[in-house]
Formats: sequence, structure tokens, C-alpha cells
Amino acid sequence: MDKSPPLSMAPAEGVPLYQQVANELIAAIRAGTYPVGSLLPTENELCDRFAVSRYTVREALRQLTKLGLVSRRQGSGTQVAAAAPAPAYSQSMRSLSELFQYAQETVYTIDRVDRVTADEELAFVLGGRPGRAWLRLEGVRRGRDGRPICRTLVYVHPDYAAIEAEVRGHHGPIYQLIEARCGVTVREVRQEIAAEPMGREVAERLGQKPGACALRIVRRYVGDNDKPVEVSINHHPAEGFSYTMRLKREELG
Amino acid sequence: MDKSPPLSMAPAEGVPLYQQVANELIAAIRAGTYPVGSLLPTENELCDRFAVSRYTVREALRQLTKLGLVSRRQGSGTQVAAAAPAPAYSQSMRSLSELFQYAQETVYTIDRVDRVTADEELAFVLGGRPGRAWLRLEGVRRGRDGRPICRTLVYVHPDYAAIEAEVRGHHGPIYQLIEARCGVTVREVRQEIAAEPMGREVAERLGQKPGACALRIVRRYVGDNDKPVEVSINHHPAEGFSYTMRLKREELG
DNA sequence: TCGTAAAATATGTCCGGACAAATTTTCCAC
DNA sequence: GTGGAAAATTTGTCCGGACATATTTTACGA
Repeated sequence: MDKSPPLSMAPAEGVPLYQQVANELIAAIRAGTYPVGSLLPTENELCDRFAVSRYTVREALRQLTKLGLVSRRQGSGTQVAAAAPAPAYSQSMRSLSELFQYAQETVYTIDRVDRVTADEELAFVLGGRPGRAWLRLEGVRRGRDGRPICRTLVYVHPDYAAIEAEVRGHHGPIYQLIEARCGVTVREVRQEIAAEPMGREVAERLGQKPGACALRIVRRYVGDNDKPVEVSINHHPAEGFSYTMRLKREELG
Repeated sequence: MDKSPPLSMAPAEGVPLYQQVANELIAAIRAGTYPVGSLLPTENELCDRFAVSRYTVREALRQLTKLGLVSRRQGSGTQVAAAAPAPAYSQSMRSLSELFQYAQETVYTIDRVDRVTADEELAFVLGGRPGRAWLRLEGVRRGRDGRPICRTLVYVHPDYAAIEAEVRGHHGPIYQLIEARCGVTVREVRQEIAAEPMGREVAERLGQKPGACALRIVRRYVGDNDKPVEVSINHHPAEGFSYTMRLKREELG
């Protein structure tokens, strides 16, 4: 039952002990010695096995926890959660405002605010139930030269429609107004990007011809338990607008 | 110079000491007591001030480090890196293959492999110098029904063009072949999404009419020191293809 | 055999100490 | 005044120990 040989200090000059212990444990997990779901040896067992202090073992296990390989429970033990380290590439942003990607100052004008009862089709798009009355905001965003760069339709979940009185005076993203006024936290945003020829109404708003190419971005803001909070449907003229993102590789450790 | 009063144990029953110390330090940073760029008191000073052990101070500072509020340097001290916690929303993926977003089995056919010398304009697009010969791969990806869903142009940096002999036999993403054969690590991917009417050649490959709407996705894979590794230019017909992403809110602590 | 309480086990918190390594400050010579 | 070496300082690693808390196992009684 000796699953890991005692640590040899020689081959890893300058590498902290805890990292060496961690490396050995990672290798053992990867090799299947400790399958996903099983328990690692206890801290005390690892102390004996590697001839190191409990502090060192705990630091090593902290590394493994950080990598998402194990989960630790007081009184229970250290369970293998995954056989390989956590996600490799990621994109982060400090605020969802960075989603909007307007390179310059823009002006947003709300053209219409009303309530719309969702039929089957719209309810499907919005992720709600048919028959409910969503708050709807229609507007256009313009660049400094006054050219329209985005036509938006924002739908606010019926439970949060009380923000209606404030939307015209609000200058930030709608989801933030909902968060502030209704005590909601947007847990996730799902964004869908596609190209499509413009319908007549959109074309008209953007000063384009019907059938011209548009980039359509649908954003669904959801709160706890995947409850829809807001859905915005945005159309950008193809010319002069593109959506960029950067994914960086996460370094291990 | 007493910037934080000694810790009072009473008001935070059940909260570990180190978390209480961390909370106080976070509050002080937020309040501007320690501006971004300045040094926090030393570990020993914090031990005296909070009347706790060095272990407890270090655990507290580990919390702050984890939040991205401070950076620590042996011999130097603990510097305030930010006044507010780290990025709030993120998207992660285990592999860049998840970027490709083909919902079903697809078949990729390479139609042409050649070398193209980049002129000023192409060099700008590719992020390299004019005059160099990039390896170019042109192909079409089809769904199970044989309908073309993506026309791709892949440009491989001249330094890695040696993969040419293997590309036709390779069934995964090109960047992975480059990584495996040339000892390169893709550090970041920059992706740019836009809508545009199809040119004649693209339309032909996708079985569409010139001028039909397409979603264009340009991906730039870069390695160390921002060196370009691969650039792929993909055109999808508007109909039936959309690009989705999910951003999740990161919980603090 | 089942349920409950007690005991044992395993991780979490916290203390004190020592030595190592990296950085900053001080001191001295030119 | 400047440069280099030595000393001091600050964080990083590692040890040992103790107590607390959460979970699991064992023992006992009905």
C-alpha cells in the first residue's frame, strides 16, 4: 500500500518541498493511483510517507486544491475532484460594461418604452413563460458623428419592470439599474453573436437598406437559479463594427 | 500612525481571526488608507497591531493576494495592487477547441496548401512583417449533411511552416500541431467577430450568392512575447450559425 | 437489528520558533 | 558624489505543537 515513494530531495534543487510533494501527488492522480472520487491518504499519512511536516503537506494540498484537483473536508478527508488541472484559457473582465465594446464616446437614445406580452415565440427567445408582460425599451446608440451604430431592444423581466420610471434618466447599462433597484445579482451573461440581413425596421433605424448585413448580438442576463433578468437584442451595421475578445492561457501554479 | 485599531474579537463570532484581519485590511485599502502602489505595514507590524501570530497575518495577506488586492515580494514588502477586488466576470474553457462551436460532427477538407508572401496589407492583418512567406491552408468545413458551414483560410507563421508536410494528415486544430511540432505554446488567442457581405470566392465555396451575409471570425493565436503563431480567417453563412459565449460572475473568497 | 451517544479520526485554526532567500539600507573607500 | 560590500530588514519555507470543529466509526441499549 505504498503508493508514493518517499521524497528524494536531490532531483529538484531549489524547488520548495511542498511543491515537490504536490508534484508527486499530481502525478499519482494523473496516473490513476487515486481515481476521481476516491480519498487521498490523510495528512498524517502523507507526513509519514514523505517525511515532512504537516505544514508542508498542507501547503502541497493547498496547491492541489487551487488547481481544482481535490476538495478538502474537515473530519472527512481529501477527495480527488478531477484528474487534470482546471480550465486552461480564460477571459476576464471587471465589469460587464466591457462587453459593449464601443471604442469611442457614444450617445444612447431611448425611442420607446412600453410593455409587451410575450407570446410563445417571444417567450422562447426571452427565456420566460408566455403571457407575461415584459418591460421593453427600444433605442439607438450613436457615435460622436451622429451615425447610428447600434439598434437595441431591451426586455426586462416582468418581476423587475418597476424600473420603468427610472430608465429614461439612467445613463448606465440597464442590468445595473435592475441590480441596484431590485436587489438582484446578475450571475451570468450569455451572449450570442450572429450575422443576418436587416429587416426593414432595423434597417430604417440604422440608416441602411433592408437586406444589408448586420451583426446581431443577443445578451441574456440571468440571476440566481438561472432566472432571466434582462435580454437585449442588438443590431450593428456590418460596416465599421466588429466584436473582439482575448483569451489568455492560465499558467499552472 | 495607528491606521487600524487592534482587532476586537467580539463582533465576529465564528469568523476565523485571519479573515477578520483580512476584512480590516480590505476596508482600509478601500478607504484609501493605503493607496494603490503604497506598502502595507510589514508582517511584524501587523502582528503587533492586531496582536496575532505571524501565521495569522500571513493567512490574512494570502486572502488579499488571492483577491488581487496586493502583491508580495520577499525582502521588499506587501504592495497594494488594486483598490477593489479582481475581475468580476469570466469565461473559461479547458481547451481552445471549445472556441470552434460546431454543435455536430463536421468534416474539414483542405483544398489547397501553399506559401504566400505577405505584402504590406496582408502583413498588417497577420501581424507580421511584409515580405515573409507564410504557409497558407485553404479549406471548407461541412456538416453531416454535406452542407458547407465554414470556409477557412489559415496562415501559419513562416517560422513554423515546417508543419506543411503533416497538415493534410492532421485531424485536430492547426495550432495544436504547431505546438506539438515546433515546441511553441499559444499564450493567447485574439478573436474578432464581424458581419460582412460575402465576396465572390467565399460565396462560391459556401454555396451562396455573392453579397449574402456572413459571420467572419478572425482568430490570432500568439505565443511568447506576442509573437504571432497562426491566423485563421473563417466565414460562416449567416443562416444557421451563431457564436455563443457565457460569462459567469466570480464569487469573492 | 436499529437508533443514539460516545469515541475516534481528519482537517481547520492558531501559536511560537528557526532558517533561507530576496530586497533595501547603511557604511566605507575612492 | 559614486560604487560596492556588508548589515539589516522583509517575506518565504519549514518545523513542532496545541486546540477546535466537522465527520466517521464504534459501542451500547432497547
